[in-house]
Amino acid sequence: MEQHYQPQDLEQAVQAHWQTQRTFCVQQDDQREKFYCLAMFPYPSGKLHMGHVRNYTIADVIARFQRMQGRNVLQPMGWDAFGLPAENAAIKNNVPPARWTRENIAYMRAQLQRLGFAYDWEREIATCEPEYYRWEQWFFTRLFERGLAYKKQAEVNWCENDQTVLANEQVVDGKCWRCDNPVERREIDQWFIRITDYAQQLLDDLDQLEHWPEQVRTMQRNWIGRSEGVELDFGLPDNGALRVYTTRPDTLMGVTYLAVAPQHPLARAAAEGNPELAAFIEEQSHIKVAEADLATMEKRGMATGRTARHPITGEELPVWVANFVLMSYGSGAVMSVPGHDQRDWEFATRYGLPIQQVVRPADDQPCDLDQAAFTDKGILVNSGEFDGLDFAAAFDAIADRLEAEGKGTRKVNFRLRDWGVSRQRYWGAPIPIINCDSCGAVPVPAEDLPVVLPTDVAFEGVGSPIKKMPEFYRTTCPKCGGEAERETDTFDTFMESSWYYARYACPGNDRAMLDDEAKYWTPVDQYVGGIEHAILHLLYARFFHKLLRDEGLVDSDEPFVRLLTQGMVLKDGAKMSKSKGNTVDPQALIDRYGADTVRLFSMFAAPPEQSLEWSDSGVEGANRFLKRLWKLIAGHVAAGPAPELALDALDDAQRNARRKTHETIAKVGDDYGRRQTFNTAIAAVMELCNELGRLDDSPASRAVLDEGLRAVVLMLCPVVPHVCHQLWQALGGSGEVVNAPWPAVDETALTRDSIDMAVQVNGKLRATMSVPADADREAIEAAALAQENAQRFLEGVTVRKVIVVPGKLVNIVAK
RNA sequence: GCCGGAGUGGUGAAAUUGGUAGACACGUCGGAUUCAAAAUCCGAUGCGGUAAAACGCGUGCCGGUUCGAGUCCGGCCUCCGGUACCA
Repeated sequence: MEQHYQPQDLEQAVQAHWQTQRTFCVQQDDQREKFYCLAMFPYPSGKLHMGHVRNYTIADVIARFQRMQGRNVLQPMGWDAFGLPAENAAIKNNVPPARWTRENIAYMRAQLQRLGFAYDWEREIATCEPEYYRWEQWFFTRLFERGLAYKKQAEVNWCENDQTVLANEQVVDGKCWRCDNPVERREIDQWFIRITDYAQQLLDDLDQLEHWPEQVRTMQRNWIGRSEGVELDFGLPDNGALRVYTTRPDTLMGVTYLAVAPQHPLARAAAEGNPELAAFIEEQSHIKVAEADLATMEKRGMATGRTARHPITGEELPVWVANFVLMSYGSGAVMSVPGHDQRDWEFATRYGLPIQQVVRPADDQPCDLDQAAFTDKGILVNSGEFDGLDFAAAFDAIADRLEAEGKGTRKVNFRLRDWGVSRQRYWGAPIPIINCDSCGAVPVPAEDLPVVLPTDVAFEGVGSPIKKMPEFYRTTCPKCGGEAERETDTFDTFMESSWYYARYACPGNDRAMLDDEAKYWTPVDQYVGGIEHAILHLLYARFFHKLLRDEGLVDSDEPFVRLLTQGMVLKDGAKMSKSKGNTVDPQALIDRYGADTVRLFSMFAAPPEQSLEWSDSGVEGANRFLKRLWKLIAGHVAAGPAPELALDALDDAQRNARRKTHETIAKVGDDYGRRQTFNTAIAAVMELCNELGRLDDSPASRAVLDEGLRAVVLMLCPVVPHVCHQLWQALGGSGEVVNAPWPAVDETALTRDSIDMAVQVNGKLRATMSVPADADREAIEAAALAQENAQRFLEGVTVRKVIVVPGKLVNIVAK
């Protein structure tokens, strides 16, 4: 064995060995329990950043640990290869998106391989390959046929100067990021998938996800936003109706005006003879299509001059246009109750609209509607026949009345909106629809799939090249054979990332989207990815899994059994970014210290769910630990084979070291498996190494050390697999460490003769003492009271009670 | 704005079910080794206090529950993630 740790040659040799042995290639095996471990696949942006390294190391540690538990572990890797950055790069560097993406993939694949991740590379997927998106296209045509995909008008950010649609991130301060032109909202035809049909299931099934972080489930629950309320109509003079939804029908008698979105048909109609209103509406069209912008802008409105009739009182109420009412949510109109809704209160106060109290606090506390709205539920007042009712009774009475008169119905509503999947972009999977003048939207027949995205395109400036390519879009209608045009929009890239986890099970199948292998491997047992995906990606993937299930392609309800959401990697307290100039290139670290050091630091510096503060000296420390470990084992091996362990012949120091070994095995197994706190697992192994290093060189100590070092190598193997491969051989371990089972805890080694306990007086630590492990309560209490320093604090006071927490502490309560 | 998190020594963090706050590292200081340095090894290290102890204070801020609160509850502050076309 080499005297010094030399990671570069060692790591590359071990990686070559794994590759030739196909160590991580797996197949269905009904003899063993399967374990599917998956990290969110990367967008091939160019090269790996520290966030990737951390993400993939976490998943790799879990995968390798599960392998040591005897499971048949699948860990695949691939590329989320469609998306906006490829187009931006194409414009900037004049490189076709396909080539840029392909080159990035090649570079990043090599980097992942250099980090030694235990991937089955034979299952690699890139979503920009027709062999992949073909099945997505096919599945979309199935959804179309099942009535789950439909077309409707929806708003986008439009740049008139560039003649293109802008993503929200491309709109900066209301202007196009490229040309500074103010954006406009514009309505265009887009494809939607009916995720709202599955809203209740998506909500209910969150309860099944007991191994997901509670915060993610809460976020999804709030995002779906189920509410129970009433949908009701306010009559319009032309016999039409303004339909609104409210969760507070108990406040119906306090409605003093109505508000509609600037895009509402009523607002547009009113604007026709009203230039001032038309100007106001036009002004509101220059706000970007993002909830955060809408919700933080100044809330403004203007009267339309129209009125609507209250469904119960028949009173004529003014209809206003308000810029905070969303056309895309609900019916684009709301009833306003300024007495009991804070936003309505502010609006009414600003524009001098009447404020009417119809609810009073149930506990008779005063409330002053001149100061703020009273938004709690309470008792009805000024509501005629409904006076005196509480929230629940008023809800029912008013809902009953509206239903009886045909003016409203009880309704469950969701905040969740249908999933818009159309993108007016080039670098995505073409939407497999043909638009025919006589037949309408016709899905591309399965035998004509895939609709291949042309990659030999001139990508000059903004705008999708396929929209200017007749050879792409000119076609014939599959139904009537007449001239027709293809959709030139492409899919939202969340489509590809919503089912890739299942395709890894059967990546080469060219006859079906998914097969029995997918049923074997799904659901994913452990999913690892950034917290930033807590809502959108994870909700779409959950939805898609249910769609796949209902098509008979998978047989579970949920795609990801257990979820780990990792925190970000920071430097100097800020997210690493090129613009801040605080990036750390993992490649430079690998070149300098080797992959194991980088992996070890990433896992040691913080628990996976927290953000990780980058530290160059911390990396140095991780490297130092590996060098020390190498030296410790090299020294042990150089002293010749260790004698057999003779348990009866151990002295106290040897017994303590051996107890530490087995305590550590138990703790580290728990940290890896249940707690997933890899930092504390590593700290525990370091502690064990420190203790083992203090043993003398007697034969009995060498036997204890040998047992301890083997355990150390096995325990560290998931984190630093290359060096452990070599150290295992040096220690004479049987087989390869990658196939070794997790070490067993010897319960008899864990027993203790005595226990250290804390002695408190009135909750303050005053002494510590050692008591026999089998001491009873009375003996512990007596020993605590006898402590000299405890006595000092008991002078002149009376002991009221003594609390004994077995194995931990004694608290003497005295006054 | 709304939804979800986080805040502990000089730094990253630990404290798993309400039970000894600061494990394990980094850094710093002191020592050994060295012609010298690097590397390595040993020791000290929350703040105040003391010759050394004792002791006092201390987990973003204010309050509460409890024998006991970093942990639970109420109210704030700051930062971070998401907010439906960044992925």
